[in-house]
Amino acid sequence: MASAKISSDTGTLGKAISVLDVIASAPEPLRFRDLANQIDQPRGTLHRQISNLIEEGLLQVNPDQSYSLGLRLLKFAAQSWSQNGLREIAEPHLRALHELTGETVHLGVLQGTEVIYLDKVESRQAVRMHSQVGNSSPCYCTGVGKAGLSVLPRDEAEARIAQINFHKFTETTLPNAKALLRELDEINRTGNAYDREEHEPGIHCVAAPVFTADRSITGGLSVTAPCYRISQRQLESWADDVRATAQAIIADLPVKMGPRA
Amino acid sequence: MASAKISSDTGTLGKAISVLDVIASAPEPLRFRDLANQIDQPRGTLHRQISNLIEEGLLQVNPDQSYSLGLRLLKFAAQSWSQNGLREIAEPHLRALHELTGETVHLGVLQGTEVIYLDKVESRQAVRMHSQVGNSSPCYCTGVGKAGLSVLPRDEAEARIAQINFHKFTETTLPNAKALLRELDEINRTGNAYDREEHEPGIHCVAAPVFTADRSITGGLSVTAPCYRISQRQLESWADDVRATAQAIIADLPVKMGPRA
DNA sequence: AATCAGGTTCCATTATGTGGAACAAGATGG
DNA sequence: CCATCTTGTTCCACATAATGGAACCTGATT
Repeated sequence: MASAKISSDTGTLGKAISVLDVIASAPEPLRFRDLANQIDQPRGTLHRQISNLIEEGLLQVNPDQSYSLGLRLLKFAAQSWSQNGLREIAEPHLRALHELTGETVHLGVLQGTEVIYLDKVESRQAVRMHSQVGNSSPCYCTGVGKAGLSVLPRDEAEARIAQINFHKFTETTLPNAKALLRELDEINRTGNAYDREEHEPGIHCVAAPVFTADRSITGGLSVTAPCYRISQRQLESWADDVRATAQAIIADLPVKMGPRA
Repeated sequence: MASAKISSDTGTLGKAISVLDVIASAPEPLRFRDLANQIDQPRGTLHRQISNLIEEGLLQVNPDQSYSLGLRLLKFAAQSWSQNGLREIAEPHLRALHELTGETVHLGVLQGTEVIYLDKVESRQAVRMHSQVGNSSPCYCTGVGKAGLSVLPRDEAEARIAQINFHKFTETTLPNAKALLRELDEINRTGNAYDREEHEPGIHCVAAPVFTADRSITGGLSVTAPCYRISQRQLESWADDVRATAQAIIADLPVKMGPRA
């Protein structure tokens, strides 16, 4: 992965954001030099971009001259989250589903080819809840992702799938567009999507699509569990409940659904 | 509040972000027209800025043509949060302080003239934890804010205070820079900051500063409680514990502290 | 002391964003 | 039912703002 894709037609803004993106996806703090390597821009230019981002509070310099995302992003995100109507409406339903199954329940939406998790309900209080909210995963190897894809118009789904770079996380990860499309058909028939250890070994889930009437928001919810505790059969037994919960959420959405309630 | 302050010297980026800011701080969804009113820009220009923001996933259009913050911000924020070293280091200490007092414990840092909350530990599990993280409050009427200000170099503190627009939230809200500076002196002497119902009636707190050696990060932690349950005297009895916790966190910070551990 | 890599500043050039005006599409109302 | 207003979108000549090369710091390293 040499250099970050620079969104071609959003000009200056796109370049700035792609700097953020590089920093966000780096596993460890990046210094100026590291950035310069990953982003194909002259040193001077990059330096100014960074300065601007810092001035705006979107980026922070650490004493050791490495960079991290700025706290202003946290502030924005808190607002984005609390204003999100889907999350708000879904919450009681997620709780109910968790009560029923005793396993972790996720709510996520498609953003391009990624799933972004909006909420999570799990038993073990020890695990910090917010740790997961806002995280993202590829759409082709998660239940929520495949559920979200399945309710897109076929051409839209294909367009997105064309952008996917299929990485084989596990033995069972779907290897290509063809396999994925086949599964989307299956999901459309049954109304349920499964992740059979396709993203992480030992973890599987059953999901169902959640979407607005106009498909401007598509995603899904899932019940996730470790294989050692919950069998495939047991998982399948929740399929109807998951679907019912998804339907209940959809029914609660205002006709003209917006991210704010 | 007619129009949003546009950061003058970050050019295009600044303008784009100020659009986000307007949307973020609006209590209800804004339509194109509302934005055009609040942002002093020609319609055409604004329209393109919005389009770019949408394309970058920083903004979303709702079916009813109102706008909300995009989910990509959530993703960025999740990373920003999980990479934040201060939060990570502070967490066990916050828990311990919560165990001791039984009341809500906050950790926040100064960002300009605002406090941004990084973490929160509270008893009532019913309240969603992440609801508060990332929220912000003015620095002049919160314990954490005043604590953070108190450890800034005097001239820096004064510079920031000069930017404050003192709004009288309650009877006891500090009315002006002079009063605030006087209190900062007091905090420097005692090592503890108080919010005596200065932000919300019926809520008070005791706080202590947390900061890096070079003061590049300053903030504080606080124990917050409703007045009806916890007396001023009781609050004061925790002052030493709060200070000790703050010291413990500072001691745990790497010498070259960066937001990442 | 000399060299080098990392980081920052400057400024002429040019690409990019700007904003006025024209256009489209609903509302409103006379 | 047509006229008019209000809201939202597109276009393009122009000016501003981003660009990137080069010069310049600074502190390691030899």
